[in-house]
Order: sequence, then C-alpha cells, then structure tokens
Amino acid sequence: MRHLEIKESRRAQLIEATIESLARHGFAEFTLAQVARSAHLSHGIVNFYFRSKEALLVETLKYMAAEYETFWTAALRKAGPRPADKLAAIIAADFDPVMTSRKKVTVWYAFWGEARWRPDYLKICQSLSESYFAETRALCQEIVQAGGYAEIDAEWVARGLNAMIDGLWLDILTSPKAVDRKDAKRTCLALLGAVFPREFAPHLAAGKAA
Amino acid sequence: MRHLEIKESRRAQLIEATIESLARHGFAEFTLAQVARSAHLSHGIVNFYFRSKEALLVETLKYMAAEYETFWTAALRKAGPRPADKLAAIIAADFDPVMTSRKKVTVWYAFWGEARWRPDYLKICQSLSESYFAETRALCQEIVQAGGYAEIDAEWVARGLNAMIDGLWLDILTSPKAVDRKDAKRTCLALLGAVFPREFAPHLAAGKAA
Amino acid sequence: MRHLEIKESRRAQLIEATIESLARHGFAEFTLAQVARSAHLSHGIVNFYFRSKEALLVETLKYMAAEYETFWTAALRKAGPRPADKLAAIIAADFDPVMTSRKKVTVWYAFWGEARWRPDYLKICQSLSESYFAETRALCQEIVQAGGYAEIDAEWVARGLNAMIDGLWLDILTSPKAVDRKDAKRTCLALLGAVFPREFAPHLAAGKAA
Amino acid sequence: MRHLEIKESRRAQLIEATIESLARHGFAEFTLAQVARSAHLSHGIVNFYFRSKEALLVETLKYMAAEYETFWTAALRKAGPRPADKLAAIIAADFDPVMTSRKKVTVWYAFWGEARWRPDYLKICQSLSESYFAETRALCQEIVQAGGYAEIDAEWVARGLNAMIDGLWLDILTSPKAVDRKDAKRTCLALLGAVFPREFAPHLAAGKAA
DNA sequence: CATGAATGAGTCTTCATTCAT
DNA sequence: AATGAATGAAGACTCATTCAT
Repeated sequence: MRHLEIKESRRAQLIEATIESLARHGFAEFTLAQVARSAHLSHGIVNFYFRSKEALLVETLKYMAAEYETFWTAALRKAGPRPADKLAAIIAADFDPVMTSRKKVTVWYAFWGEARWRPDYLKICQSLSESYFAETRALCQEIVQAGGYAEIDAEWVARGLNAMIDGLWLDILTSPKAVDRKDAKRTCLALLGAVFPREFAPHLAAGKAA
Repeated sequence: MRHLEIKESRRAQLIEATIESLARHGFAEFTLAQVARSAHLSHGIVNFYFRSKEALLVETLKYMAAEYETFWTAALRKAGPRPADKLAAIIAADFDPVMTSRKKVTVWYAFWGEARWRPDYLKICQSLSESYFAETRALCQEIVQAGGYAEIDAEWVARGLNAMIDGLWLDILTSPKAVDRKDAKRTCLALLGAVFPREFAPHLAAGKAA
Repeated sequence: MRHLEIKESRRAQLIEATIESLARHGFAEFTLAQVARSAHLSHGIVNFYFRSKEALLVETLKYMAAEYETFWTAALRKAGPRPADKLAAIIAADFDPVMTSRKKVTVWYAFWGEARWRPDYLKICQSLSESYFAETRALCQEIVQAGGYAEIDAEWVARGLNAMIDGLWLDILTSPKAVDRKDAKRTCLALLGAVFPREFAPHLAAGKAA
Repeated sequence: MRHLEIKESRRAQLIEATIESLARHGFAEFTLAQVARSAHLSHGIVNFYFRSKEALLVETLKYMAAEYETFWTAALRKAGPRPADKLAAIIAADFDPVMTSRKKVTVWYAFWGEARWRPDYLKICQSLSESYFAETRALCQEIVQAGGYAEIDAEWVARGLNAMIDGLWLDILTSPKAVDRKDAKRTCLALLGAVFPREFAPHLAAGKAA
C-alpha cells in the first residue's frame, strides 16, 4: 500500500475511534489517550496524523457532515417523483436505523452542544442545516403551489419540521423509553398530514400500518 | 446580615457566576477559577460553598430547573380559562425574552448536551421535561375532546410541539439571524393552527399582527 | 471565671483534641479543622489560642511530656526501697493500662516518627528519654554494686531495657493480637531476671502468677 | 535499551528518589515535586510511572521490604552452622553499616510511623516482622533444647530481642551521639549472653575486642 | 512509520491563617 | 471571646504535545 493510502486509512481509523469515544464518554472525558486506545494504536500517534486535538475533532465533524449529506441526498434521489414522496423519504432517512445509528446521532448532538463556542463547528453544522432546510423548504413550496394551499407559509412548515426532527432526536437520545424512531417518524408525518392532508394521507396510513 | 443569609447569597452569587461562565465559554472551558473571577471572589471560596465542581454544576442545574418550573406554572395560572389559551400561554412563556434569557437557554442546552453522560443532570432534565410534557398533553387532550377532533392523537401533538420548541430554541441559539423568538412562536402556533384550526385561529391572527 | 483560667481551659481542651485527632488519624491527616471539630469549637479558634499549627503540636508534646514525667516519677516514689523494686515499678508504670492509654502511646510514637525532622520535637523527646535512661542506669548500677555483679555493665542493661520497652510498645501498637501489656511486662522482667537473677526472681514469679 | 528496561530503571530511580526524599524531609514534607526534582525528572513523570502518590509510597515500601528480606536471609545462609552463630549473624546484619544505611533505616521508621493508619503499610511491615520473628524464635528454641535451658521461654527471648533491636535503632536515629551501631550490637549480644551464657560467651568476647 | 517516554501547563482541591463582625 | 467567611499558597493529578529511538 502507498503511503498516502496508509495515511488515509489511519486517519479514518482515528476518526472512527473519535466518534466511538465521544459517543461513549462525551466531550467532557474525551482525551487523545482514549482515542488511541479505542483505535488500538499507540498514544503518540494522534498528533502524528492530526495537527492537534482540535484538528481531529474538526476533521471528525467534517467527515460526519459529508457522510450525512451523501446519504441524505441519496435518499432523495431514490424517492418517488412527487414532492410529498421526497419529503417523506427525507424523514424516513432521518430516522432510518441503518443510516442514523444511535452512536452517530449522539455524537452529532455532542458537537451541536459545543458548536455555540467553536466557530469551526458552528460553520459546519450551520452549513449542513441550511442545505437541509433549503431543500425541505423548496419541497414544501412545491406542495403549496401544486396543492393549492395558498394560505400556508411553506417557510414555517419547513422550519417547524426541521425543528421537530431535531427535537425528536433529542427525545430519542435522552428518553429512549418514551420515544423511539417509529414514534418520531409518525409524529413528523402527522404534522405534515395536518398541514397538507391530501398529499400525506397515504404516508400517514402507511406509517400507522407499519 | 445573618450568616445563613450570607451563605445563601454567596451560593446564589456563585451559581449566577456559573451560569455566566457556562454561557460565555461553554462546558469545555468552564473552570472554578473563572467562576470565582466572575463572582469577584477568591478561587478558594468555591470549594467552601460547594463540595466540588460537580456539586456546583448540579446545584446550578437544580436552581435553573426550579426557576423555570416556577415561571412556567405561573404563566399557566395567569392564562385564560380555555385549554387553547393555556397552551398559547405556555408557548409564549417559552419564548418570552424576559423569562427565557438567551444566556439561560444557552446554559440549558449546555447541560442537555452533557446530560447524556451524567445521570445527575439527566434526572433533573428529564423530570422537568416530563412534567412539561404531561401538562401539554393534558391540554391537547382537552382540546381534542371538547373540539370534536376524535381522529387526532393528542399524544403526538404534544410530543411534536415539545420537540418543535426544543428544536426551535436550538435554531435561535445557533442561527440567530435566521430565526428569532417571534418566528419561533409563530411557527409553534402555526402547527397548532393546522391541527386545531378552530381553537387557534385567533392566536394565529394575533401572532401575525404582532 | 477569670480570663486566664478560660484561656488555660481552652488550651487544654484543644490539646486534648489534638491528641484525640492524632491518635485517630495520624499526622498525615491531622488538620486544624479536625481539632476544632473534635473539641466542639469553631474552626477559627485554634489560631486564636495557638500561634500556629506547629505551636499547637509542640505545646501538645510538652503537655504529654510533663504528664508522663509526673506519673513516672510518682511511680518511683511509691515503689519499695530496693533498686530492683524501683526498676520493677518503672516497668509496671510503663505498661500500666490506666496511666499509659493506648491513645496516648499512639500519639507518642507519632511524635517520635516526626521528631527526626523537627528539632522542637526532638529536644523534648530526647530530654524525656535521657532522664528516664539516667534513672534506670543509676538503679542498675546500684544493683550491680550491691549484688556483686562486677562483670556486668550497667550501662548496657539500662540501654537494652529502655530499647526493649520502646520496641515492645511498637509491637503492642502494631500487632495487638500478638503482644499485649502483660506479655510486654513479663518480657522486660525476664530480661532483668536473666541479668540479675537474685534480685528479680520474686518479680518474675509474681509476673507469672498474674 | 528496551522499553521495559527503561521502565524498570525509571521506576527504580523514582523509588530511590522517594527514599532519598523521605529520609531528608520526612513524611510531612514529602511531595511528588520533590521526588521528581531529586530524580532530576519533570514532575509529570511520577504519575506516568505510578498511579498515585500513595502507590509510589507503597511500591517503595515493598521494594525496601524485598531488599531487606533478601539480605537478611543471605546473612543467615552465610552464617556458621550453630544456631547461636546464626542469631549473631542476624544481629550483625541488622547493624551492618553496609547493609542498613542510616538513610534506609530512617525511612523504615518513617513508614512504621505511618503504618498505624495505613493498612497497606501495616500489612507489609507486619509480614516482614513476622517472618523475622519466626526465624529468631526458631533459633532460640533450638538453643534452648540443645543447650539444656529448659526453664527459659524461647518466645520471650525472641520477642525481647526483636523489640530491643527496634528500640536500639530508634536510639541510633534520634540520639546518634549516645548510641552507635557497635554499642547497639553489643547490647543485643549482652542480652543473649545473659540468657544463653554458654553459647554467646565467644560472641561477647569478640564484640568487646572489636 | 510508529512508539511511548518525557515535559510542563493547567485544574481541582485542601488547608493554615487572617479578619470583620 | 468567639465565629466562620475569605484568602491564597501549595500540592496531586491530568493531558496535549513533543521528540528520541
């Protein structure tokens, strides 16, 4: 293997270990020693592949953002042609157990928690948020126009939907007994069903049947 | 002043300094030295009033939880008699600039971020969440029954509303330019308006007029 | 009560608390806060009655030295007229449960442990040791001369006896199950019996009978 | 040099520095910073090689116990075949300037001083004491049986001898002008000479000649 | 490439001492 | 005379980072 490949594979290994470590212990107890241990590598290696602890964390966040963006846009492509189907696909993706592992989402929220004070994190998180919001807003607008919901402001529907998804994930993480993925998905669809009854009736029915 | 009063006032002073410190620097850079500096006291004093750093943080969270519960239930009492008015009052309280200062909410989310890994925090946060959820669910159920919305599940409305409020606060904190308190409140009322159109039409109209 | 009397009584109270504290926790965990607590007095009082922590400890040691000297010379006075009786009386005093409480002896050895590095302590301990040694040596010399033990060096008998007493106390303190006061006393008398058989036969017999 | 060797050599270096530090300043002023300074290493290194200050002290004590046991049993092996020779060899070893440096013995008594309150230390000290006592008692018993001293209790002779050695070491440490190694050794032999005159006459004569 | 020893800055915590009340 | 709040120095311990091997 070439040096560059080794380098990339080691970096990936350390990023995975970082995710693992953050998920298991949180930011407060996150140390490079733990990362190294979790990656079954020596203590000093981390500063060899990453300039600093901060750099490792930023790279990890970028890695997760790219991964998330990839899988979310893929879900969109695979969805049916109608905007409602696309919205439903995005929601399904957000609560898909295969794609959004509990571990990953835990780490997402750990980063969100710190982002307030770290411009680096904030920029990455905001950028992801914005593209996600832009997409859902566009879809809502299509429905509003095509469905004759003139009195509805697509902006708030998208805003509210995004907020609800974020909030539900917090519920799943902190009160797993009270809320699970299926509940969360159904709640989001119920919101859309209340706003766009004609377009989301079938999705709602499917959600209940599941 | 009596000793007990001094003691209480110093504790409050240090708790306020803790909130200040957390809001300004986040958990990652939170140190007792900063707290002491922010309270204009010597650093040795903190361990005189609180057994440990952890104890100070837990007391701070308890203090905030009590404060929040107090004003939230007060808002409920002052509200009109109809369930919809009460729900609207709760929402108004959640986004009231006087009651929920940006600083305090910032700190709330800092604690939520850590709560995943700290049973102490988790318990306090969950308990607050649950009583809040129980109240909003009860109000939604009243509306469902009184308003003839037999097909609507009050549980998901309350769950979704709570999640949306949490999510909107995150938006306000991390994207203050994109979302403000007024937007957030209107978005919540729009959700309720979509679900319970008859009861929330007036609130919506008032929200838009504002 | 006069001020001076209060002062003396408080000092005595604090010295007793110091002994208590040292016996219970040793030097390593000895703090003024503990002393105050043990004396049921307020935290700041110690530095009011003693210039410093060190001063309190030195005063405590002096207090114990005076007490010990008093009771040891008293035992000597009460003893029979013959030198062997006097020696036996000293030994009996050294292992008398009423006069040498386990607590006090524990503290004695705590001070001895530190004395190596504290000239203040060393002086007090040495002075006590020396007067004790001088007395026992004189008694041994009397026995040597009166008993016709020309070949015996009274110096080493006294030295050895003193050393044995010290060593036995260490045994009692650290291995209470293996050695008790009675064993210790009998061991000392056995030494004397081996060296001065005629004079100590009766004491030995009494020791065995007891 | 291999890593394991470095590790062992550093640990030994730090243990030696601990002994040095304890001997020079005593327990009361023993700090990790001093140990590091005495070992010419940075202060952070100590916690790299030893989990905690306590662990370093326990390891130091274990190290000294092993060392002492080794040379004491070696002295026994090298001694002549008769029990009296063996006893004399043990005593000689105990006061041998090469084997029991003043520094080491000082530290031994520092540990003994703390042992009352530290189960870890106590166990190590007691275990050493006991094996030493068992050996000397066995030797005394042999002499009693072979020498026809039916009336003598070997147990107290051994107990008294051990106590005397401990006590004499205290004298050497605290009153070096009054007692030295040679005095101490002669005192012990005189005790044995008084108890077992036939066996220890030659040792006594040798002691006086020296 | 990789290791892990070494460093030193930074943090929590304890505690003797001071001092206003 | 007594209290206990307040200070600040000092120590144990952690950990990111560097560097020789």
